[in-house]
Amino acid sequence: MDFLNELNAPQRAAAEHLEGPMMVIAGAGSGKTRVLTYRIANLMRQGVDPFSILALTFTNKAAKEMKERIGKVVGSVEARHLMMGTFHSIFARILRIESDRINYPYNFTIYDSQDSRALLKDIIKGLGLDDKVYKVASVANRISGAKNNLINAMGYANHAEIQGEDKQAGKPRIIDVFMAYEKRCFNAGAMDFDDLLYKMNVLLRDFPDLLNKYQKRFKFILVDEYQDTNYAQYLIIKQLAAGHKNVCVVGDDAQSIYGFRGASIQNILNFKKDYPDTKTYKLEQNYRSTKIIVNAANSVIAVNKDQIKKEVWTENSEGEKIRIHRASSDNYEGRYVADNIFETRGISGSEYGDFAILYRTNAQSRSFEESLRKINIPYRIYGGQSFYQRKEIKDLIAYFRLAANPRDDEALRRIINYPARGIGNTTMDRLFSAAGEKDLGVYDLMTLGVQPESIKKAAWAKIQTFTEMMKGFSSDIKSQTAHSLGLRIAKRSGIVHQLYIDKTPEGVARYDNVQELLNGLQAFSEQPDPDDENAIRTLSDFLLDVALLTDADKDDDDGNKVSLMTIHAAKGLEFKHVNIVGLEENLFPSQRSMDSRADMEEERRLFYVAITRACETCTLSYATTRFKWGQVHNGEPSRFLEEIDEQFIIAPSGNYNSVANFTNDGWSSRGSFSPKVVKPTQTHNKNSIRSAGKTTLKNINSDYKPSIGGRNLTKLSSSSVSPQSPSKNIEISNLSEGTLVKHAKFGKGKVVKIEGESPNVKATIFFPAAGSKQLLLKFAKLELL
DNA sequence: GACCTACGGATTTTT
DNA sequence: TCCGTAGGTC
Repeated sequence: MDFLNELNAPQRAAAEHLEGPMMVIAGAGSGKTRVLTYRIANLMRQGVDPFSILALTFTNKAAKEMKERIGKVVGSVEARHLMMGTFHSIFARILRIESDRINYPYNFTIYDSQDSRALLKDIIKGLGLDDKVYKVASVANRISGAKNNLINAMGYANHAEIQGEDKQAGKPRIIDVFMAYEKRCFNAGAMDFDDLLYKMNVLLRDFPDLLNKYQKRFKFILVDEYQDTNYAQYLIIKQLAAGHKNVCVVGDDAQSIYGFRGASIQNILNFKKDYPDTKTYKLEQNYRSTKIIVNAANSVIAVNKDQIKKEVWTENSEGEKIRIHRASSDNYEGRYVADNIFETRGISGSEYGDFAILYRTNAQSRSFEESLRKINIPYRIYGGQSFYQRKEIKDLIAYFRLAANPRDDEALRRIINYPARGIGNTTMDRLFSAAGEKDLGVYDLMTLGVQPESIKKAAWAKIQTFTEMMKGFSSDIKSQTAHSLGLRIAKRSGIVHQLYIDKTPEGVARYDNVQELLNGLQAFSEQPDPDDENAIRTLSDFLLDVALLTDADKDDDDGNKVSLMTIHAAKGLEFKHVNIVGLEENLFPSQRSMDSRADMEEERRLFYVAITRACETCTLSYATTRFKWGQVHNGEPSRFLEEIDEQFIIAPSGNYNSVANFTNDGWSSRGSFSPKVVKPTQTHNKNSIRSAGKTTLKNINSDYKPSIGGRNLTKLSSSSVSPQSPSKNIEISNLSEGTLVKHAKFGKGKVVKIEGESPNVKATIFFPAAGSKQLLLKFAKLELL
């Protein structure tokens, strides 16, 4: 059977496109991944060598899934040769191969944002700048923004406009920080995320033979999520495609949500200028969501001025209206959402894995975690502190990094005294400045064996012991597999022991995490190398991947759990039931977006992305009071709620304000927002617990049982359906189409359809107050009227 | 150098 | 609230 038959006409036209530039403007849920997948499969079927196809995706996981799908169509052996991954991971690979051109070591280190911030902090301090003026985050953004526009430190210094801006902002010395940062990274043999794109551009710009080499190699280039590419990424594509112009970009301007990272819709809008003979394909039929969801999302995005006109539509069923819930606090919002998930699962027969809770900021996850835990709903949080960001994991990885790249000073700083070996801050400062004076890397100084005057004899002896240990690791980096050397490092360094003796719950968790990392290493070592099937997979191979992995890339373990994540992280995903939470002014839309129309429009696109993740139901909620920095703040419902066409919203009067007023506690949704502090709460910070001694901490943890007790279960089952407490069943024979019934929660309704066999008879019932529901009769709380 | 305590600042969003 | 850190004591 021809796989292309599975596509609709525009999808198929796009997938069958062979040579020349093309652009696919793909509405949400319109099957763009499918088109990309089948186009690649089709190219291969036409005889294109997979080795010459470059496909850039947004996450590694997306790449992996696409590869698997292509493998199913054309054979997995062939598919393996496709060059597919994120911009960062693909170009990190290439940079490694070509590292000598730019005087970087083969095993260069990749600094993640934590690493680069730590380095910046150190530099700011070293330059004697006021860290309240030169805040790490803002300096980091400034530098990152420059690099994404291909401006290095030198360019930054000579850029009149930039210099003017910095002076205006009272931070004229950012350039000094940038200079030092660039130098320190280079000396450490390290690149940050932005460097991976910047240096790739340098390779293509300064080395015509390399440009030629990669232009010849990548005869077909495909870019997913093109609306989220920045200038550095744009230029790489442009250079690589300059010869053959076989470039295919897929994107949706309505879903551009990474402006803060330098992404520009202009890349989409300008594509036709760069490639005048571009063929454009528009995918407008949505296969994912109900009519209500598609149309509600359309009504929201229509408010934006900047956009490419398109008409997203669907043949799917009408579906349920969007519910809006007002909660009196963030905690009640959590409860509501957890209850809602519990009930919807009971009613619709969906699984926990079909649900998602989407929020604007990671900090919002707390109340949902608590509520879900209380009623024993399994969940998984994506983002926030990812596995690879945890301290114990980063510590061990720092050992790996130093073993692979001895010039990596940041790694050295992290582990020289962890586990504690008596090399304190004073010694460390002296060591770093001695190295600086002699213009040596710190590790070079250590291996020289010449004791600097400033360092005491006892301290120097400890340093020597550490150095000898690291030498032992480094010398085996090429000859041993990632797993065997990794295991040895974990043991010899003392990390495993250190964590093993810590029997607090946190300590046990950390021990388990290290164990998991080692298991991951084993799995990694056993996979074949993508570039050379006979090579062993070393620690430095592992490191190349690890800095670029995100939570989204982690394999789903046991699956069936409610997903909690930011809307950004939900990009590209879909769920049957979506809860979008925290719809309050200054939270979503974020406070920082209030000043400019462009930022506000990006927030609105973010809301659009959130709604369009939903297949069947979409539920919105907000809280009128919210804890922020230990204090209660009042909030006002988000403007986005008003922007949804009211015909798609459930509310007795067709307007969410009525919902708000329903609970009449004197609160009015139109009331003005007062940022005033309602109640200054007594601070009881973690330090006071910590300082009360370890026993306290221990007791708190051992006494805590995630039991059902925290939440009054009887109360729950009285208001919801649950298999444990079925309501008095009504006789099925009493029901027929048109029967009037009353539901405990949804109120009066009328039976529309009855289907299925006993005991699994399902009834579709229309409730004027809650929309149409499918209920499993054995669980439903129904009364005959 | 290790451990303790008190204080102030932080929340966008991510490769 | 939570986290990192400056500054103190042993």
